Amino acid sequence: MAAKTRIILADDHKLFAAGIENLLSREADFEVGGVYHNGKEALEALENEKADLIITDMNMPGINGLDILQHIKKRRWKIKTIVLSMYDEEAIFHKCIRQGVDAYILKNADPDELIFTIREVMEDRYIANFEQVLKQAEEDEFDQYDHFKAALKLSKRELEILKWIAQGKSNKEIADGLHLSVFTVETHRKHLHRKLEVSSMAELVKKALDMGLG
Amino acid sequence: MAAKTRIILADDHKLFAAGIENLLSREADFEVGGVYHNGKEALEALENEKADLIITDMNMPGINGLDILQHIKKRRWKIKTIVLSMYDEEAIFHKCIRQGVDAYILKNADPDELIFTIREVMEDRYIANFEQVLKQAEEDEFDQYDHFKAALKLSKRELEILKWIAQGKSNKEIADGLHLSVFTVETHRKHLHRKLEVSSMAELVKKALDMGLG
DNA sequence: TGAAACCCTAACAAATGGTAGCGGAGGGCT
DNA sequence: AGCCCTCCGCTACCATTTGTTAGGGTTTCA
Repeated sequence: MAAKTRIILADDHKLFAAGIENLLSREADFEVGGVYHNGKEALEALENEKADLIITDMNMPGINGLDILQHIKKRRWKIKTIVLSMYDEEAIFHKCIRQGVDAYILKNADPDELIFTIREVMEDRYIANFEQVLKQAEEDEFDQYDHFKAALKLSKRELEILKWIAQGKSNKEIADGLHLSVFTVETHRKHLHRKLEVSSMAELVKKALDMGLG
Repeated sequence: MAAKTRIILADDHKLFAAGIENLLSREADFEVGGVYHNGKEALEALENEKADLIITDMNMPGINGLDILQHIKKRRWKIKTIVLSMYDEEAIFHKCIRQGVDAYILKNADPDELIFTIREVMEDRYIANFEQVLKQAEEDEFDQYDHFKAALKLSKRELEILKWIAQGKSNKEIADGLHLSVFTVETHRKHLHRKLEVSSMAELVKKALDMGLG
């Protein structure tokens, strides 16, 4: 029987790291050699322990995933590398490719996909495929701004007034701040009431905060 | 033996979700009822399945964690809520508090902390980071979190009045609702202004929402 | 046509300054 | 124990000023 694949994990999100560790250690042919929560510790581990593969997060404080890739490339270590990233950005992906990453996986990938990819990488069969990643990204980013739907009904000026109201300003203060007449601010406020279906300042403030203003 | 805590997970990062699921299902008193990778599915699950707790990611495409909290609050469901967030930002934290979240945990928290918090929440012992934030506030010279301290300075009655104000009630409505004179409500409001160092209803409402009322 | 700015009024609500009685909690004195 | 005193929360009231709300308008510009 072949030796187990010895894996090092690096991710500053401890919960995430612990989760992945669990996931991997259920596989008979994998063995988690260590879990590290920052780039520095991970690099030290690479110096001292022997491992077949490092799975690293892209975004870590201090030394990040890209730094780790660079380090490994510079020393011509034979260790395989898989980068986990939250971001479906082509620029980041290409940077990793340039640093010789073996696979680039999004954090919203299927667990099975990670397991599968690890085995593929270990067998030298994996070619990082950006098109797949891109397609997934497009589907996911569809209409992310649900709570701005209400805001779309408001005009630019009304939105602006709403922001001031949410900051606790009076009509007079808003009028002075925006160089408007108090009457104008009153009118906008009236329209805000109508459009947002409220009838008091308190509700207006709550709506505004719900919409992410203030 | 007590029934298991039935937990629903919502996180678009499938890897992360699977990891947490693993983590939780190793605990004898937890039972993962479902794992969903977007807000829509999670909400559907909440409609159809009975669960004691939902652990949701803050950032999801479409319906996000905040939307889920809002939904639950609107329907007055008794289900407990824990938000997992990547961001250690006061604004996001407060938004969750306003929507009545039971706990707010960062993704780089220790796995043990999550487990511990779940049990605390289920026992009604956890108030979202309230004590931690308080402790921080004491250490903080600039009193960033003085609205939490402020709550402690308020009397029972004042807190009650503040809740009504945050719900958009007028002095008259509050007076009728609590069988008080309008004058009394005015006095309480006056004291609230003094204690919370504000001078308008809008600011009062914001403070109230920051404190988790409303 | 609709957004934006401006104007007006009447009614209402809130903000802010007072005053003041009642009752419970706590400290101190005899 | 008993009594006094004070503090404070809660209640209630009043007058004045300021702000908000909900109607009704007009003009300008794209």
